[in-house]
Amino acid sequence: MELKDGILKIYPLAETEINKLIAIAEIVEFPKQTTFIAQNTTNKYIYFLEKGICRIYYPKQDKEVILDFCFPGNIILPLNSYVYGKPTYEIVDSITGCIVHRISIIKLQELYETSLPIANWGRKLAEIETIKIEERLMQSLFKSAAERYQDLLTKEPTLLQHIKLGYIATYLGVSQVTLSRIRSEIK
Amino acid sequence: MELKDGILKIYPLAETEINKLIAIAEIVEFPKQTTFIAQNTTNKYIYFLEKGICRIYYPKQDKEVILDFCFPGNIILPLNSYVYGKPTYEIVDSITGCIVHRISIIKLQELYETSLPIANWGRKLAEIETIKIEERLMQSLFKSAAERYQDLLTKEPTLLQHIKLGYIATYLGVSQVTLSRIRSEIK
DNA sequence: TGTATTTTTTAACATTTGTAAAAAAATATC
DNA sequence: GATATTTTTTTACAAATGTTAAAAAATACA
Repeated sequence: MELKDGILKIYPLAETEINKLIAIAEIVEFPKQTTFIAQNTTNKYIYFLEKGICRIYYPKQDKEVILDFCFPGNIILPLNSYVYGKPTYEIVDSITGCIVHRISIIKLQELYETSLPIANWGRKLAEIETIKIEERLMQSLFKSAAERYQDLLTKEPTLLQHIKLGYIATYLGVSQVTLSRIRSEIK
Repeated sequence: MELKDGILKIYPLAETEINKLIAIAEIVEFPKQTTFIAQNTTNKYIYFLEKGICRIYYPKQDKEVILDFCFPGNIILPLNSYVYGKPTYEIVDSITGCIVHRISIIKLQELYETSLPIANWGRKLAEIETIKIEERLMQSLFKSAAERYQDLLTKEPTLLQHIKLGYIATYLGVSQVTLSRIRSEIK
């Protein structure tokens, strides 16, 4: 998905406003397994994923817990940096090669202070993000790992071609052995 | 906490802008155990809690799972109604008697479309809500029920005086028996 | 104060999930 | 294509949590 369509998916904007946003974005490519949001660093950018798959994760003891996978069309917000200008907890890296557009947080905030439509775009961006995270929370509270596994595959049928099961297990919040058991029961 | 302070806690606003928000709010009182956000209804208001304790929950089979407790100074957003004008999943009711200020969503959105500071206030409101829900998600992914129980008590020491343990167990995502075991180990 | 009701804890047992290690399968590399 | 490496599944066992039911404690209320 192209940047312009990604912007319009959030909130309708006139051409002149879209161009203000595009003007503060720059395109970047990452090879696979590149960390582009590091832990405990204050990030200067938010990212629009045009192509590829990324994972957002967090180290837990000697393991990694995956918070989310990102697919083309998603916007990746290093939340604590974006909202409070502070270091982020989460790490983001590319699973496959990726094409992203990075948007300067500082320049974006200048637009928020000067443009009413863009301030409302930013409001919608945050609101949609809230709904997404709430859905993620609801899933983990109300659905079993088996259901969530099936939901994930329905939503992203190509997932298994790119992501190893160990990753998916941490995303589902179970051990890899349990995920294996789930898979063997489904077949 | 008073409405004005609650508004300013989100994002700094000039007196004239604050007054626009206060003008679309009305004060309401609920006795304890009153449902004021019902499931599968499209809500017209968001709520600022001045006094009392509420719970946000969701029915699961024959049980209830509590998503969150609300304390004075919190803003309660029926998310799906607020963002998409659709029915909400969650139910909100008062645990104690409550004094709330309800703000019309439609009138608020009119202000978003006309006032730049208020649009940015609304942006911050959503951003802060996102951070809150993310923290809740992180807690449930990374901390044990025992740790979360202790965290909750540290944050809200008076909780046990108002909320029965069965409620707290569903909030922590464990059975009441497990919570009893946790409590007996702490002592 | 005494009784009824609600809430919390305890007990016994079944089920689920995790851990560690080995086997099997799939993938990568030369 | 053969070998090495990585990933996935399987097994056996231990630990944690859930369920049901009963006992104990706390609270409400007449």
